Amino acid sequence: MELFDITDDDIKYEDNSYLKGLNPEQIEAVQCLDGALLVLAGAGTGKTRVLTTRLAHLLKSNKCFPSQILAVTFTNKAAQEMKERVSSLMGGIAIEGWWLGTFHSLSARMLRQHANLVGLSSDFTILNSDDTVRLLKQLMENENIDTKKFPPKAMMTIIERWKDKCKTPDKINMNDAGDLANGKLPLLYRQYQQRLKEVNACDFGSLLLHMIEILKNPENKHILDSYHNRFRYIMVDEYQDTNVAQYMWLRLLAQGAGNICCVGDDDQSIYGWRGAEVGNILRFEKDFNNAKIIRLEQNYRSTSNILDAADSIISNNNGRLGKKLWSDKGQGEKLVVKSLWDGEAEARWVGEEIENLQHKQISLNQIAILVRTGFQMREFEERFISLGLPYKVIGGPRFYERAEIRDALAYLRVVNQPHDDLALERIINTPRRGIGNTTIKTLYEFGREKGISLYSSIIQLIETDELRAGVRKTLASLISDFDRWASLLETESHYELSARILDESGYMDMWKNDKSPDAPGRVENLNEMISAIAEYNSLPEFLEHVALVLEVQNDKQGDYATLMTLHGAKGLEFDYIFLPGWEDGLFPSQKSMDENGQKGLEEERRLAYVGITRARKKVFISFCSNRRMYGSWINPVPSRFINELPEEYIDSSSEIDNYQTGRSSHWDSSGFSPSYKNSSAGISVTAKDYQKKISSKSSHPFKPGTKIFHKKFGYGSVVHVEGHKLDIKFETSGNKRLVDSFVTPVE
DNA sequence: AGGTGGTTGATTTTT
DNA sequence: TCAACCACCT
Repeated sequence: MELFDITDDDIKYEDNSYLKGLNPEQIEAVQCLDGALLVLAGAGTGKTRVLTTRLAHLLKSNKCFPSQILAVTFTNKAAQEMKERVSSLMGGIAIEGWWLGTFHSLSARMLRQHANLVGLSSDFTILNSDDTVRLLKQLMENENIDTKKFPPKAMMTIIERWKDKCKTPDKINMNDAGDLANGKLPLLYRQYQQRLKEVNACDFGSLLLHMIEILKNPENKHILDSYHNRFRYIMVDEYQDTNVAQYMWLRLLAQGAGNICCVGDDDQSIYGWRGAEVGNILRFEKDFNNAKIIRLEQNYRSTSNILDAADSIISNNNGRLGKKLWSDKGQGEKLVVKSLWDGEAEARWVGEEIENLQHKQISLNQIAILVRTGFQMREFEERFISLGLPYKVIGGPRFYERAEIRDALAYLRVVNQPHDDLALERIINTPRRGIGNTTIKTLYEFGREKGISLYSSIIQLIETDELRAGVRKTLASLISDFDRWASLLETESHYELSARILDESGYMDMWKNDKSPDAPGRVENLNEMISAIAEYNSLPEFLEHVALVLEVQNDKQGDYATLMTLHGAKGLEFDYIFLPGWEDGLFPSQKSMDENGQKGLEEERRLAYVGITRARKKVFISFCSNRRMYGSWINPVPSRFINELPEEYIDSSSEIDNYQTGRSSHWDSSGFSPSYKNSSAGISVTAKDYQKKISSKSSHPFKPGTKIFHKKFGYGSVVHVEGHKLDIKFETSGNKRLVDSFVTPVE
């Protein structure tokens, strides 16, 4: 046994210059190659650096071939980044043959080789949530379940959570589902799994579950052995985000050589709601024999005020592995905690503070606003637009999730694999061809009876009089189109063919002729997709990547403040961080607490911890006494997390009066003390000042009725003028109040 | 087949 | 409040 045989390795080779600049704990983590190791890496402690250096070290010390390394990440972006950083550490040489990727892509790669063992063929399609929900909906309708009372999407989420927990249909108890879907959810789950096999498809959860099933089966011991032989060293990033299925998957593979290194931070586990189990990281020592834990506690990002403030919040959580970050960057600035009247005032305040920072020559790229929920973004966007403050929103709908892209992909999927029923069903009547529900139902019934695909059913039924002549003709021509496109796969380049398909199918024309305002954007997206296809070697290769690697970079060049959710900010850092909306019910979120009790609250608290530790230099926290939620006004209480911040880390010049009054215990009860209300008066003075400031500018050409254009909202006309503020009715974006300087008059 | 009005219900998001 | 979805109407 050569466990923890560090010093020997150390001497074996000379070129360890890549270790320079690492601290002792980091070096220990890099050099501890054998056995089970958990690197507990706090925020900003150089986690990625350790991980990549460790990989380089592994390769340079000739412990194994690249092909014997399994490196797992959560996102494709992280995998890509790791690939680049390791190869640059290795002197710019690309590492060939190692198994680097997400749990899902790695598992898919394995499963393609053993698909027959779970009743699939190796060219199975990978479904995204869109497809799975539609599939489930069909099954629910079959069972006469009210899809209004039980939305298929919500039902699918429950099934996904089961899958995260490694619960296959046979492990579901009737009472696991309560009376959901009339108590039929377990049955639906079973049917759903069955349907997946019938259509030769796999959802994300199944990619892992099928592999687990294969590896666990004693009959397949040779397969497990071969993986054990192959993977001598396993590394896992973001271990705190693994779910039970991922854990099982890892366990099975790690039982071989036993060299597994997991990196993570229990305090940054914020994805419990989608199945992540903090327990995995908390149990690490028990799960893996002779496991070693190394803590990285020196933080290279933030000042000590920021770290200590974050620490005093997170230490209210139970069940932590425990660690205390420190920094040699000095105390730095204190945190600002600001009380404001409402969301509008909050956005105004943040805008002003950002402008102050700009005056100090601070780049907007170093500023981020992190919100708890998406709806908070609107007020900031509106404010930034009227200030003319450049910003970008991170997150939001992903490129490959857009309807037009999903449709286009469905066409390509059918060409690639005609028996992809779900894809064919998606576009069989898009654009409209007069093929309605009745026809599709007939086709499906026929197909199910004969045990054949939708495509085959069409081919057979158009030879009969089962369908009306018009429909028959349409279907026949559609089939001949698909056949023709498939045959062109041999002779035409795959991206030319893709363009041709969208063209000849009439799909592209459908959007070109559509006069809704978002149609041109969709055409643009489709063209963008076609150019993306050109970057892959073949159509199947492209489709595989699209199923698993759903990234499209949104790197706006230039100077922008960043607006995103707290979840989106994990792993990022900025000099200045704004954390608005710290109000009980919003943050921590009421729903989280209601649904998951103490566990939910602790996850929210970790979110607060993540938020604060994003900052290098300064944190601005704010809360409002009035917030509009779902149309009505509520009077929230300041977040309990604010009470968890010791005063010594807080800038006392920030709203001292109401703030300190507020900190007394009656903040915890509903309503506000009189002194607290006074604070809002103070704020509205600021607001008035601001209005005065802008209305002292020179006069402008706007009056009610003036037709105008705005960069973001498009065309509209002025309804009302109040100084330099204009109320404008936009043709497509509704009514907005804007400052005149961002609006141009048009004829 | 396409538009409209009325109802509903509303975190966080990756693969 | 407001957007999304569906049922119903033309």
